[in-house]
Amino acid sequence: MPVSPETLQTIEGFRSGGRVVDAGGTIVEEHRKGSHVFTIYAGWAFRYKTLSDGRRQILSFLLPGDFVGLQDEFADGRTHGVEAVTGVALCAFPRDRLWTLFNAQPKLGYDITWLAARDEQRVDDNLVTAGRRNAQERVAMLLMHLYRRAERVGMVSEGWVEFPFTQQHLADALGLSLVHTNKTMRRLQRLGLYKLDAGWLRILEPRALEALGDYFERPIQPSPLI
Amino acid sequence: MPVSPETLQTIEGFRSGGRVVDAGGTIVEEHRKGSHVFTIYAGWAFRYKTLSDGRRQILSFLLPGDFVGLQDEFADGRTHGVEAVTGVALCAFPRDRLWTLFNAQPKLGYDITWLAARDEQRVDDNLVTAGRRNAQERVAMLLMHLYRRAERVGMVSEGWVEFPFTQQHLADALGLSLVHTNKTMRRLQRLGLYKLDAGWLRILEPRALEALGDYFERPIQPSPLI
DNA sequence: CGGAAATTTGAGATCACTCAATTGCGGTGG
DNA sequence: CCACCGCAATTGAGTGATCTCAAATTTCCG
Repeated sequence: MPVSPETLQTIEGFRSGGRVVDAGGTIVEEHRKGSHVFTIYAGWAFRYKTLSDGRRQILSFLLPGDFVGLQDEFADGRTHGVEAVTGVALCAFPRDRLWTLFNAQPKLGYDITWLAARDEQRVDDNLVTAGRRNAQERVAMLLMHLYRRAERVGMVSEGWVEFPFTQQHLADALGLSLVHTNKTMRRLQRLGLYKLDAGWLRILEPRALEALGDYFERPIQPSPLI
Repeated sequence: MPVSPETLQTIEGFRSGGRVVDAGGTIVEEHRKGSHVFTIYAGWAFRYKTLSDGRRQILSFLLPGDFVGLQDEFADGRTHGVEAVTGVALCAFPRDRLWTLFNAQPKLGYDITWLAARDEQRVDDNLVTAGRRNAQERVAMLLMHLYRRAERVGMVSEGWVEFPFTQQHLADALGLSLVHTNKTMRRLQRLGLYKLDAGWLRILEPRALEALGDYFERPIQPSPLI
């Protein structure tokens, strides 16, 4: 979305610096309220929580343009963690200036809220998945979801997307065991619904996968950028 | 939290009127983007989504002080529904004045964002539950969660809370079948962890339930009120 | 006192899980 | 160039948790 020079300047002033995190690295440590909020510039990351015995649940995936950290704004302890899947470039904002920003530039506050609401919608969808879909439906839904999101930020070329996820990532996102995730993925692959080759994904039957997962992406919305 | 008279006036001006919904009634219809956002004044409600074949997942429960509808702000179609469990009194705000409010009263915008972030945290927790906890843990966690929340808004007296939920509600929230929810609840009851009588709940062993569910509520935070 | 809705219980079927082993692949050192 | 290592992916087998179906039983309301 178009942005005025003045707004841009405010954003610039708010920003406290970029950061790069290696693949597999920690962006925000779990259970510790970070001092910053972030915007993702490049790469894949995810938010997650773990139970005390180590079971992990991925809450949502993050792509360029996504905003992280607002969820914790008033949480003390028991916050989520954020981890990089690929190398990730991000931009950090000091959390304690968030209110200042809302005050000085209501439009930006509104935009941030917008971005936060979008993430919540994704979590809502993921909750439906974990609570009510069976394994096949879960995998179908997640593949389409990730593909469409990558598509929107221009990461698809000739129908192929880079797909840097481990099956463990997918299992943790779906609420399934690693083994069962694998078996389910193989079945869908053998049915010719998608192809996965050397870390690149191609959806062969988008309609079938969407129908299987009962999951249809909404039309693209212009989204603000912070 | 304390509020200035001026702020109060702005809120009053924003408000477009109260509404009362009967137990079981629809507050927001699913798949239709509502024209209003709401604050709950009294009663229990819940947000939910359903798959096309009718499977339903409850996303979060709502109590007095909770704010609903922001999630849909920019969604078109495929939005959540909101339904009343008990009779519910609420206050409606026209959605299209939301931006005006952010602009005129950044503090209120900030507060709204705060409330939305709190709901997202709850959804995050519920996703962990649906994805990674077994039936016992889920029930234990949900009972404690609902009890604590009721406690915070002063709905507990002498250790008893009114508990208006049907086992179907709980099952839909937990991602379990009705039958299995029932069997699990009976087991925890027989273990003497809680008591349920004529629609009133009493937690007998809070520590045990918290430990079982690996779920410990955060200390109370002062929260804004819209 | 009905009648409908909610709860409870039993039984058998399934889906997903755990355990265990094998295969495939990319990188590393010889 | 090849043997070897470690991690991810794959597969098989058996178990177990949860589901579905079906039938009481109880509670709630009018």
